[in-house]
Amino acid sequence: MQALQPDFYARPVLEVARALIGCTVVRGDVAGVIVETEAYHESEPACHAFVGLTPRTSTLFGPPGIAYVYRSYGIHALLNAVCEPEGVGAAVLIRALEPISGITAMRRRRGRVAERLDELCSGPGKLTQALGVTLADNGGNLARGGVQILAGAGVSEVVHTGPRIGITKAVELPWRFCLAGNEHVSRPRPVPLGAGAAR
DNA sequence: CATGGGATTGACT
DNA sequence: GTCAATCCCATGC
Repeated sequence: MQALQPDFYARPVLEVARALIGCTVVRGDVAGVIVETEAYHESEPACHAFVGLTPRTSTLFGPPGIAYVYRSYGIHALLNAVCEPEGVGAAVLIRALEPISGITAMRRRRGRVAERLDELCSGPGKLTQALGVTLADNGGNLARGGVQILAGAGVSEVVHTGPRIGITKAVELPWRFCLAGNEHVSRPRPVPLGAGAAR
């Protein structure tokens, strides 16, 4: 498989968030297929870039195809792919992976030797821990750096959209994308349209 | 320089 | 269901 080049990311962030479903994140000998993403754009207040260019957001405003990694809640590192042309602050948050290789190493890094496979990377903080992604990866090139994203084979399955998770602003935007029915997405699972009508 | 708030997770009631 | 852990950094004095 081929690493995605900067031009892949240099387009509307919502397009990229959808297109990244089914692609593969690789770091060293561990890898997983992306099954859940969220889009963030400088035009809406949930995005870190909303406040403008600061030391923290400089990566977001930089060229596309770069990793934006930041610390969340003082504990977790969260992995994003910077999108849109340089000068526009936008990124796709990688929220969940389906592990495909290096699963033993993932469990070892997670400190949970017997953790269920569908719990191993089912959250943005969990997958960075499993892959060994740290703040040192911030600013790395996703086409040739330590963390890379490879092109997917093309996703034929349904991708659900829904509201983003864990934010307090712009909660109404349906900018979360999940591979339908996949067991490795984070909670809460998106509700398929038309389901749960009866009560 | 002091403060406050998270794009979360896991443990516990 | 509730809640603490923990640190970067934006903001305000």
